[in-house]
Amino acid sequence: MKTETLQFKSYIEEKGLLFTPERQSVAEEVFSSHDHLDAEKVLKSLRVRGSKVSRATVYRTLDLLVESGLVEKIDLGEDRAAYEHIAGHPHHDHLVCLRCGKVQEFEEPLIEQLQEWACEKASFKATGHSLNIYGYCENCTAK
Amino acid sequence: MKTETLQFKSYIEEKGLLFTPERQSVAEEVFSSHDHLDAEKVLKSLRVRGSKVSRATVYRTLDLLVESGLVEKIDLGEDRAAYEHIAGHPHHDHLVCLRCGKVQEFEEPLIEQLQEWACEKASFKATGHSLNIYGYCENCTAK
DNA sequence: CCCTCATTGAGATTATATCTCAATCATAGT
DNA sequence: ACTATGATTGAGATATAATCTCAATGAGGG
Ligand SMILES: [Mn+2]
Ligand SMILES: [Mn+2]
Ligand SMILES: [Zn+2]
Ligand SMILES: [Zn+2]
Repeated sequence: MKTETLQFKSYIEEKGLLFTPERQSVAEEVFSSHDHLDAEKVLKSLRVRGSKVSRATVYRTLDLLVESGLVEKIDLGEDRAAYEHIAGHPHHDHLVCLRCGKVQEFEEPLIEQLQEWACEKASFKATGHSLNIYGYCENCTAK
Repeated sequence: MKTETLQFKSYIEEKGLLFTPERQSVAEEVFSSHDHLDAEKVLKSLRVRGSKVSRATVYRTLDLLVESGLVEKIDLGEDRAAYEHIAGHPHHDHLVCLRCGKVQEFEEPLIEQLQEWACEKASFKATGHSLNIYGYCENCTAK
């Protein structure tokens, strides 16, 4: 079993919950790629794989994964929420192409630093943030 | 008539559309405060004021206001979209309190600058962005 | 006055996400 | 092994924002 799946198993069991086959399936699906997944995509992939987890359980397990700190829920300004797992993936923000939908990632540590400043100035205690830049990717600009 | 309403009137008419009483009402409502309004709030305020604009028209007019460049649609990570008018309101980003819902505004020109850099590096042509910091406001941290 | 097309409103519809609840399952205690 | 307890699941109902449909109305040009 993958490291991350095992970590999730630990989290679940430490909480006194059960590490069920359904939860394992969803976790494995989420940990299987670095794509930005949404609940429906996860459900569909599981179905294709022959797993018969229900929609409700997918949503519930995604919540647990986020709670565990192994997965992040991100809002890309699209109609549905996206999820990405964190291991081997330092914090980053997103460039969202309004034409083809491509999502690129970028890191800008100084921006993070300045955000902390802004919070201090406002006596605001931050727990997270969302920075999306919308526009057109290189490919789409060419046209 | 307020300057901004007149600008909207011009935009509408230049597009060959009609500046109807309904559109005027919605515009006046949006321009009447610097709050972050959502469609339902606008609708409710109009109803209180005795105006009988339909929900569909509120949504449609908000779209037109955004198109005109006089109003910005913002996603604060809440369940509904917010709108704020731009005149006399330099660009800013938002601190969203997860407890009381308060939304504070902040400006950090250097962040804007760094965003442009990030886009250049990625050959990405930006048209807009959304930066929300989530956490707890001064008031709510105290508790 | 007529024609055309924009506009509107009521309600239907879509789509994401959450909720409900009965059936099932795991586990600990006896 | 039996039972009681509580966790888990799935199917479908529900909530909610936003969009869509379409018939009726209205404005403006010729
Ligand atoms: Mn990402
Ligand atoms: Mn604002
Ligand atoms: Zn693109
Ligand atoms: Zn607060």
